[in-house]
Amino acid sequence: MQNNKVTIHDIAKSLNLDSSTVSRALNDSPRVIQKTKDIVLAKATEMGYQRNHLASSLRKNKTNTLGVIVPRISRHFFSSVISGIEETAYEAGYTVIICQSLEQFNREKKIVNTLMGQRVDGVLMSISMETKDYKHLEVLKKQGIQLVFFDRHCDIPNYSNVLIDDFKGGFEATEHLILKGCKNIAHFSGPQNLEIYKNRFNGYKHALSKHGLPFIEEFVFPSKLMEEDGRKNSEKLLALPNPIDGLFSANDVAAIGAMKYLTSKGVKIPEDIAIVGFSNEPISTVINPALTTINQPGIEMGKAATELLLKHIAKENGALDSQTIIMDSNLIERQSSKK
Amino acid sequence: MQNNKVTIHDIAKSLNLDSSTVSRALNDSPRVIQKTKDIVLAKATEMGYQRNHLASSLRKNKTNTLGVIVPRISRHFFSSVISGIEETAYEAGYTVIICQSLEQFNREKKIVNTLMGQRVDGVLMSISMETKDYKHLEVLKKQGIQLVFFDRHCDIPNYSNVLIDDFKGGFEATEHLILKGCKNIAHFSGPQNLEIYKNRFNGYKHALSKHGLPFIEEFVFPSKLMEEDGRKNSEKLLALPNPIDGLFSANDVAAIGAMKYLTSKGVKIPEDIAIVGFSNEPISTVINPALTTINQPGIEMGKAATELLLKHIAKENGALDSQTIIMDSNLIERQSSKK
DNA sequence: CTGTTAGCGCCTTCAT
DNA sequence: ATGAAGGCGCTAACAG
Repeated sequence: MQNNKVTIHDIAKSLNLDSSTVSRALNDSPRVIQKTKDIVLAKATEMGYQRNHLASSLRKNKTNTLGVIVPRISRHFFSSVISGIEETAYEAGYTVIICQSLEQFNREKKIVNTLMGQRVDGVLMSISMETKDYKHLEVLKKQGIQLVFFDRHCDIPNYSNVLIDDFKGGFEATEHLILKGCKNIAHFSGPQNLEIYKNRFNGYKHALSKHGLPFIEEFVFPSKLMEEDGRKNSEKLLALPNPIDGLFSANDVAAIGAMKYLTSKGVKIPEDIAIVGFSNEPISTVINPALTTINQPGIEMGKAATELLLKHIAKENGALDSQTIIMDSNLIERQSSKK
Repeated sequence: MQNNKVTIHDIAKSLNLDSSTVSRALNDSPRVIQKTKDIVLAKATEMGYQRNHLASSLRKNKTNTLGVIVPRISRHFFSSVISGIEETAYEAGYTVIICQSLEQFNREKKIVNTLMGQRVDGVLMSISMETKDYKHLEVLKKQGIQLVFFDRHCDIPNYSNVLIDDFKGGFEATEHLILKGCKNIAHFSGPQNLEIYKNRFNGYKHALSKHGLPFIEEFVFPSKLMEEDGRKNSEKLLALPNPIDGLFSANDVAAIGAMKYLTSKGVKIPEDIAIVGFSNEPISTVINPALTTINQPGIEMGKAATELLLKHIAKENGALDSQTIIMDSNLIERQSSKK
């Protein structure tokens, strides 16, 4: 293996130029005549030159690299967001490093350190469920690395957030069920230390009260984003004295577990129990059109968050104020209930 | 924003040491006494030092970074593979840069260039469907960057591959249907320029012949990994003179389209038509237990491919022979057909 | 055991 | 319009 490392010096030598001229030519600087640029470019291609980003970044103190931290890449919502991030970043000449926290605080801390070591220019993150301490994030800011949160709200001051309107989503999900004629609507909630699940829950309560339905504590089942929760909760749900006719699940995984269990018990969806779930996995809805979903615009969120981050990076010294962008979710009903 | 860039020189100065000693201490070199190491480490932490990987990589001519190229990150199979890659890479002290080709040859070329610019130590890739020309990959080798293919076979000589035994999978899928009593088994095939789909198709044919069933050309429907294909093919399938009672789909997306269409036409699955599909999306099988799947071990594949790549990197000059690792898929039946 | 020196490849003043 | 020189932060010879 012959390490074919062509440098600007090699090009310079073979053209009887100085490396600085070559550098300028390759960077399309106005301080080099067009003819020279052409010659340099041709030679560079001929020799198979590849700019060494390490050296360039080191010198410029700018890597044109963004770090992305998500809980799990395999969750469809997050991979959609990443697609959006990548696209916007790519267009702006940035490379993206993707990391998974696996919802573990310790991994998150380590990742932040790694990204700092890599000297990323900015970080986009969806904070892990375990994270309650934010010291590791303050270090980032100290190092001058911009940080934007997406999907999961983080209320440390002076950071930008790009979020989905979960209250509205929860409200619309519940109202949809009410308008379909449901009277006893259960709720599978998510971890209440996360804003998004709190907000969905509040949307649920608000819809009930707006339509004059009572809020019944027993209709609320906590869930930890596991299918198992969906099954167990459904079991309890069927055992309730009042028969449930509607269900709003704040997370799709529990909704899937619920559908599986309920169907196996002969419950017809949506005839007997109509279900609306926040959805990250479009596949689930493709396969089972009976599940109405609150759809989350992952790609758009990724783009919005990246644009915002890039603005922060550009104004690094101009101190761009932190801001919060709220994106709309939308309810998708594929198969209408007969109610 | 105060750029808190602490360097080894800063540490050295504040301790009246030389930067090289600090460097050695931070790298836990045996050439520094333990006491000095302790002092340096303490000071580094105190000052909030973060090693600059750019400088280190530039100097060592090694980035400890791997590039990964997949067609789409949102396909569950690929995100599983990536999880496996990340885990193994992480343990070995490597960072991973993930890129999506979106099945586009031009994007793939660009990505390869970007990764070369980033001076990754190695690349793991699943080649795009469009790619038929491999010049961009030969450049990698010329630069001394190791390359390992996974999932999608690439038959340029001297590269390692980590693959799934698609012939076996296709065979087992078809044999499963035969043993269930199916006599007229259709096949939704994938793009035949990709080895994996050719092999699945061959497995299908081999199972038929082994069990004395005729191979019927009309039972084979080409598909391009789109749901739409699954629907259209199903329509044609129902119009066949011989009634089909089994279907082996080489890709899950078409299988999903098929299930959707067939169910909407009142066809019972698996009673009327039993279906087995190669599956990348576990969710689909969770929701619809009627679909028997050939499951692909994504995480394991990612780990295996990464281990192999790291071996190649370690022996860069020792010239490790290229090799092919074949991983087993496994058939998962969740709901038994009544046949 | 620690210090000195040099240079990885690039960019950027400053000079010509 | 180009050249010369220095340095980004780190490591690896080679001293001592």
